[in-house]
Amino acid sequence: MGSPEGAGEAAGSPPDLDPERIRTAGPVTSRDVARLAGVSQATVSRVLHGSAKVAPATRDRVLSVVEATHYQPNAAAASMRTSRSGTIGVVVNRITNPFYPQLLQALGARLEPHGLRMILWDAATGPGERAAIEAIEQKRADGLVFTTATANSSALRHAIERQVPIVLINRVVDDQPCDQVDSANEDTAARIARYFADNGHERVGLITAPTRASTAASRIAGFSQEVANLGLHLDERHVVDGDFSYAGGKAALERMLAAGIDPPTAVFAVNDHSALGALDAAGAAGVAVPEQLWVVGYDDIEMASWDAFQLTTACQPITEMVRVSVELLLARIAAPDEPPVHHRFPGEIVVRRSTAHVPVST
Amino acid sequence: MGSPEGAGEAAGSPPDLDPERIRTAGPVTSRDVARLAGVSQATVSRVLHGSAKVAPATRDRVLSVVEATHYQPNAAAASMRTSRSGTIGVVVNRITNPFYPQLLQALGARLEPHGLRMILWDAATGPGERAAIEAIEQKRADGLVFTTATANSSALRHAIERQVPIVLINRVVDDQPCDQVDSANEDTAARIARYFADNGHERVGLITAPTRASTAASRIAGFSQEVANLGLHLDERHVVDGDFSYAGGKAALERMLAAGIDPPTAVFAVNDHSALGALDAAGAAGVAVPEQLWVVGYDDIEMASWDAFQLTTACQPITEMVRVSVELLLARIAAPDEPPVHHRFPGEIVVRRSTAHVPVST
DNA sequence: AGCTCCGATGAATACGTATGCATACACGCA
DNA sequence: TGCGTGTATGCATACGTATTCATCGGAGCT
Repeated sequence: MGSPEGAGEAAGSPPDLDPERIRTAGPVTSRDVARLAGVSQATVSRVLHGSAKVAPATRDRVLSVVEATHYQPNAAAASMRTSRSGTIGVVVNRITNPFYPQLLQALGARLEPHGLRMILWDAATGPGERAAIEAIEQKRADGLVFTTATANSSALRHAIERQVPIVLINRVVDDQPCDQVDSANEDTAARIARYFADNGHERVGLITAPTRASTAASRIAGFSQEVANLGLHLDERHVVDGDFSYAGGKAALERMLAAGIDPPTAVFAVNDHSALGALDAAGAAGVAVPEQLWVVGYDDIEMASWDAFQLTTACQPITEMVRVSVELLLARIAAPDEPPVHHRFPGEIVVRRSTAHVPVST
Repeated sequence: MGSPEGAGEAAGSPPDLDPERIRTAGPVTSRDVARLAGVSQATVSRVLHGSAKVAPATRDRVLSVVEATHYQPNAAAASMRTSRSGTIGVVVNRITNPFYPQLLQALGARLEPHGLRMILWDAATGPGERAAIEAIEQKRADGLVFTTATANSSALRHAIERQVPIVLINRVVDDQPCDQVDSANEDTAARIARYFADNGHERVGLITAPTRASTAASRIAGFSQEVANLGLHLDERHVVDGDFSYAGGKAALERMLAAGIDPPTAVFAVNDHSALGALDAAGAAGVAVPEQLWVVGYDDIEMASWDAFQLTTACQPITEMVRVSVELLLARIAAPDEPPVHHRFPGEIVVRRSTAHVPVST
């Protein structure tokens, strides 16, 4: 109170928190906070990071100034010093595929507790993968999550060689050491083939997608091989690309039905989005599901469970997969030299109306 | 060629681009590039920004070193110098609502040509709005896009006061000066009421959503008022919350049908997601659409046009809205003091099977 | 030829933070 | 009283870039 306002009033006196005085030109810096709290900038930093012992009184003084000034640390400066951005880059392939929003929701929820943000790129509408790797090189992001995406670009290869922290979700790269999380696409697709065979189907169909996406490749391979093993008939005219999309799946089934040969009695689509299109195509063509045609998808997106579809599908444990992915990524960022890990989750077949509620036999 | 390798070989001699020599400890900086090109760091910066005249020979020399070293500027350092992050923050409310992926896709496509990235928050699964404003204060983002979201928080109020560059898409804040882009929600909802009346409907229903979202509030208000004007009957038991979701819409229509009074012959849902739920509820209850019940939604999401639904709905010009939003945001970032702009687009009613293909009268 | 002027470039600096190093102080013990 | 020990804090610095100011050299003009 009555203390003379000579410079350097150090210890106990409460800092002057008159809001009028606080208004500094431009944004508040840690130096401003230091000045107002009568400490050094270093101490402010220490208080905010708990990195070293600070006397409780000093600590409280600093914190009250921080609060009064609404001080927020400049991320660029912090990033420059620590070479960490607190940001993760995420690349999806076509965000309008309903599978991705579910994934992103889970991912965001998992990153948030770690104080991490998410930069999003859609490889379908721009240079997703390249942009993401560029962001890493510019130190805009600390790590990347690539989801079912395009082919293995040379950019990705380079990035992996340079030990960029990358986790691939639902995307397998055999020849490169890289953390990967996926589900048993091949095995589950094979089980779907067996499910068809067990229930008396002989002519089956397959709605594919570009095999650049490893999920497509695995599901196609697993289904096709098991179909062959079991002696089911899969005419090549009943193998049609569905482009992972509703419109693609719809067109695919239309083509199958128009092939001029006996149509399949059971169709597997490599993802739900295209399976739903196939369901609608069947409806439009007067083909009754499941009486005349079984349809099975993959992903268990929200719409698969809607009354209008009730689509039998393969469900991946997205939440768990995301949890593990985030763990792997953080570990990779902390220790780039550790050997990469490949984590595979089981898939589960959810039986619904599109396959007549006949359960899957073991 | 034969020039003695005395230090300071300035002009014409090609820089030593032997990859072995280029390997610097740690990442390449603009200083490394400068050294290898025999110029100053300032010149490298000038070349990369075209900010000042540089001799063509120098320019080429620098660029070839940039290419050879794969130099990428450190974003944190650049950001510190320019106080620009090259990043826009985007807040959605529940990304699994299919409306948002469409919006995000358009937004990403619009930002990319400007060299801008997108940080994404979902207000439904975390502190979206608060986190976004914090990101601005930490200079992680240059501007924000808020979409149909939660109530007008005090955080938003503060941010607007502090002239944070924010554009609201589909969200109206009357009492605050802030750039806003929306469509004629109220008017279009009123037109839907008239559409019902014109086609002989007398008992109508309304599937609402929390009025914290201004879209819900506007659509409810527009529809309700016009219903009153036209003398249609809207029983309070036929006004049920659908929570913007499929499950909510489904439950809402179920409640209407179970209300014990004559059911409505036409229902308006404030968004497609809940309208689709209502369609499925009708199907499950044996109520024929459109013969016994008309259903109209809002947003024209992808699923509305699917065969299984063929939902009549109000379509907003998302692409245009996003285009204008990005323009406004960039202008706002460049000139924070200009008066805010409110841009309203017309909505269009797309007639499909759920209203018997009876066109909308003018 | 001498002067001016302009174009091209280098040197220096500031942005705001985190942290290693030095220091000052208090306390305990001999 | 003097010294050692440990704790709390300040000083100084580096991170990598964009930009201002100064400098240097050459060309053009009289």
